Amino acid sequence: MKPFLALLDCNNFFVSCERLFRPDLTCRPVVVLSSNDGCVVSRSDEAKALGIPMGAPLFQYRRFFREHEVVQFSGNFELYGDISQRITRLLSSITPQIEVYSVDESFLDLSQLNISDYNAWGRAVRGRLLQEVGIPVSIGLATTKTLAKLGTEVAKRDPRSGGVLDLANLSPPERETHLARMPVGDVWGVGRRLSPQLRAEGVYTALDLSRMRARLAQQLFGIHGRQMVCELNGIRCHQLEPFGRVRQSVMHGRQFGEDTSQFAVIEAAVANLTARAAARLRTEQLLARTAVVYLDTNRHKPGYRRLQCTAGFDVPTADTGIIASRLVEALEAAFNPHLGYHKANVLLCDLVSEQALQTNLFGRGASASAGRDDSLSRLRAIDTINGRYGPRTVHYASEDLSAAWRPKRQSRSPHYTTCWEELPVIG
DNA sequence: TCTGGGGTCCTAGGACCC
DNA sequence: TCTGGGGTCCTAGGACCC
Repeated sequence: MKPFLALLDCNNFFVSCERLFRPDLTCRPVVVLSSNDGCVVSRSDEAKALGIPMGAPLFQYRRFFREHEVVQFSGNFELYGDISQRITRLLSSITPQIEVYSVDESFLDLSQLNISDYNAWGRAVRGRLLQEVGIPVSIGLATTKTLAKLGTEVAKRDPRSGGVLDLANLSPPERETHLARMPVGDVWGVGRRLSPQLRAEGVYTALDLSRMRARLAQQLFGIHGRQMVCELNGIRCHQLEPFGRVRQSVMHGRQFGEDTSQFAVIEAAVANLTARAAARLRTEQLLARTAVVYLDTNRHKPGYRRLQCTAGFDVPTADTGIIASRLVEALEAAFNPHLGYHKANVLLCDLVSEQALQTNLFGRGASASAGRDDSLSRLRAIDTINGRYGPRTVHYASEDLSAAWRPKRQSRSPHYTTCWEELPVIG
């Protein structure tokens, strides 16, 4: 049978990006930390072999890292995003039928390509990515997304695969062997809650799950359960989405460098988070009808609280000033100065495209729409300046009320590819 | 002292209507 | 006055993904 699609997954992506500019770190244990240097989000094979789990909190592992000479990096997400785009460009030259699923994974539709040997094709793509971008990948080929994910996992774990596995080209017993070796918790769509529930039903492996009756799976685990069983049996439930999904929301959030009860600090954080989220809306030519700000205390401490304020806009907007002032105003009314706040999130949702907003009960009048255009062109000018001269070249004064909320990034690598001042120097 | 950030989708429950 | 069923919409919370 022909595989309809391929999943291409970068190995230890963030670590691989750091190693691009630090070849001396090959074969050494390396980890990349989340923002605020909180916990481990990417591990080299050597770090995995030391038993460092995903999500390991830095404060618990500091000594361990020192003792085992683990090299740590603060997340340099600008760098990873840039490398990700290079990979997407290369893949798009192979086929335009590509779904960028995440920063380090893409699905490719193979049905329009003329391929005689799928394994050889996979190895060639893998070789090109290694040669032209420098990132090692694993490739799974199959008839459904869930099986392609499974193939990628096997390809990653089994060195004999050469980083490529075509499940569609295997005999049924061979395929079942791979499914039988995959713990059910590793199946795409089975998380930490579903996994014990499945085991309680006697379902321990991907093979067990594939043999479950679809109706029973739906009764027990909802529509997702049914889809997983079908996909494991080669019945496609999740189509490839080459144009990406229509965005539903934009969220921007940060843990503070230290907990705070001061409103000015929080106001600065909200202004900054709103500026980033609204700028993202503008680059995608979207406007928001609703904005929400969440203010959380530390959820790892007793008495965890969440404050939530919503602002609605009769005229959808991507104007940082309008959104931020409404959110700050709402927050001020609900603010409790006796709590220590740990984190803020700004969510922009109920999105509409700029073009779709041709007529509106409130925006139709000449003055109102002229006002909107003015505001948009002013903000676009700011975006252009910041794009050319660096982020925050022009920004709102309220963002500067305090810098106390800014996260820590003590071990960040340079912005090698996105900032002139930080280009790597050879010599 | 210190445990990420950014998303999507589904479901349950309440309000409301016919 | 009391009764039931069904539908929709909204929201909050949970589960999953990377």
